[in-house]
Amino acid sequence: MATARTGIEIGLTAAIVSVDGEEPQILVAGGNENEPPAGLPSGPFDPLEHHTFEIGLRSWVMAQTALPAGYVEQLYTFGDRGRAAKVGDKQPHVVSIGYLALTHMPENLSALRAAGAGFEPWYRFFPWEDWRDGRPPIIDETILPLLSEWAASGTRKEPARALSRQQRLQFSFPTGGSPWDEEKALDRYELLYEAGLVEEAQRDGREAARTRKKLPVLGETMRFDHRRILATAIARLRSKLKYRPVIFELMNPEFTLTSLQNTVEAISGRHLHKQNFRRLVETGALVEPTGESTAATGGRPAALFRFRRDVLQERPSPGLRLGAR
Amino acid sequence: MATARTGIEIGLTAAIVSVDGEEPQILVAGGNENEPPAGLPSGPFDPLEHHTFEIGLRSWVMAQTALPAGYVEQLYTFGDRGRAAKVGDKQPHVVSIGYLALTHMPENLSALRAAGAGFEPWYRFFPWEDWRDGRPPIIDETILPLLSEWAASGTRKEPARALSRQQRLQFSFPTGGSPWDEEKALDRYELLYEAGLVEEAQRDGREAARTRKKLPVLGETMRFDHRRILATAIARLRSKLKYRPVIFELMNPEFTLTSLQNTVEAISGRHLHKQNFRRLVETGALVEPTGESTAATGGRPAALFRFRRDVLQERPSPGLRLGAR
DNA sequence: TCAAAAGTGTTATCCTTACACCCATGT
DNA sequence: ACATGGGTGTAAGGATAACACTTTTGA
Repeated sequence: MATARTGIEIGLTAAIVSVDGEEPQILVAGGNENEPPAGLPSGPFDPLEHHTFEIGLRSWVMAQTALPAGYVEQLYTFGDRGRAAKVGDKQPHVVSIGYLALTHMPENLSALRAAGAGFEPWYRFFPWEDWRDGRPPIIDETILPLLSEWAASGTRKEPARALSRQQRLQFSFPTGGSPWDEEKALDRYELLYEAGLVEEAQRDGREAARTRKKLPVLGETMRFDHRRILATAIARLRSKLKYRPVIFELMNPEFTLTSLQNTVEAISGRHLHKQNFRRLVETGALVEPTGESTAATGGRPAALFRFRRDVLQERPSPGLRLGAR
Repeated sequence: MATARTGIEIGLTAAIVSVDGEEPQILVAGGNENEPPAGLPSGPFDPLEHHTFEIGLRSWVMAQTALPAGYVEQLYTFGDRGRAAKVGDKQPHVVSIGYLALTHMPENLSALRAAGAGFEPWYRFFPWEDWRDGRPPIIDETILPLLSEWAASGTRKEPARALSRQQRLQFSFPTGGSPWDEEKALDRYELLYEAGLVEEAQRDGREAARTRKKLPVLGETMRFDHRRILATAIARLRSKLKYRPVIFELMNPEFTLTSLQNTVEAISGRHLHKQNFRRLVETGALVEPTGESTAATGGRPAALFRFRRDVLQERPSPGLRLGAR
């Protein structure tokens, strides 16, 4: 049944997220200053050296960024993209396991820089995902025209069970009355990839040579499937926020409610209603006042809070069930 | 940096779920009648033969069960359990990618039987997960005494960030006022494994030989890490029900509201309030009446409904947001 | 006529959303 | 005093949870 197989290598790749003020940041490593595309910290899994994936991942991250990874969770395993395996390949087939990690910004970035790594605002890679200042112009100016064309050109030949291109477009980039769903970040990236509108699609050879044309720049690109892993991380984090208190992994031990709101807004890419956010946090009993306050924010001094670790046992799903707005 | 690595093999494993009347069923394959433990359909991923994981998975499932897999989603990639890799190993290190698949019962089970496969009620493997007839006695009679002992014996030597054993016990198997959370099926299995209370833990050599003792039977066991994958599938399905209309993958195209409710109850392992369930479904506009009705249920004939596929585009997360009860 | 299952009606309560206004500090 | 951000009160509307009763069939 099974013939001789080409070798398989497992790549462990980490999307390490942090928030600096109002910007969500992603840790990029390994690329030199003048050598785009950027990449995420990653390395092969070696079962002899690393007893578990997570140990392997942490050791690669430490080696490439001199930073401990903190909270870590597995996202997804990708095996179906990039160069396909052929008989006689010398290179092993690479499968990547993507991870999400959360840290707070280190005080001192010099060790990071020495290791050739650094943080970059994640919306550089996904400019259409940041709705904090309203609907991003790139959507109507560039993305929707191109995707509409793509959808119109493929209304036949779809397999029965799959949604049509039109439907998938409407699902990921809703127009008309339907609301934007910030959790669909991965669906949107996948759609752009399938439509051949991101550089990675051409690089992977998905678009036949004759179809290739000058692409508009839809966000900065990344090496291999790293941008796909980042999109997965964003989608997962945006969704997980709402039912697990993961946001606190991104905060300092003590924080003001406004900085907490800013962090949530940075991650989810949209505005929240101040009073409602506060009530949500306080009635959810996720947080307790330390009694201290800080005048460092300008204006009236803000009360400091800390995360109540007890909630983990009290309630089934203690997250920030963000509503509309 | 990297030394010669042992070979790696990727195993694709499917938890194929169906509901028969009131029982959730899991497809087991490959074990002969008199040869427990049962196993899930699975096989190695061959990048030359299968272009994607999903294609590979579907072909293994077809070969071992003569059944098309239907809706498929990746669950998790496990690499850290079972026999650890050692230098000089002849066998490759096996990493398993677990999948969840949903189908409805085939009309005719003979092809399945001929392929050596069959459905089994999933609560045989997890008797503590079925709360439809109240709190399962095995919890108070067997599980909690053993877990309490385990928790009491390990209150020191925990790493700082990890929850203590007591806390994890309270989290997974809440006592006192805290409500049972049916979505924590995986956490519960993992806890039992770590406590050395399921057969797999001893088989994997987690418990030192001197500690081994006669175990109580905590559910039927499965081969390799298959029961862990099933626990992952149950947890994922129970949670996904609530925000995506996956339940309809388990239904016939036309169904009564009671059979829909029975299916949801079977999966989530608890009772639901009839009127509230109906309002949820109808106001959620997940379903539309066909106009027909069936007298096949005994008693008053029931109106038939079908799933409204349009909801997928109308609302961000159209699931059955089940409340209490 | 009775068992069995389908299918309402109604209310109290809580949660969500959206208003707009007041408070404490530094300059 | 005024700019800057911090921090409420409160009311309308909708969703939820819980109550028990009526309807339609087959035996």
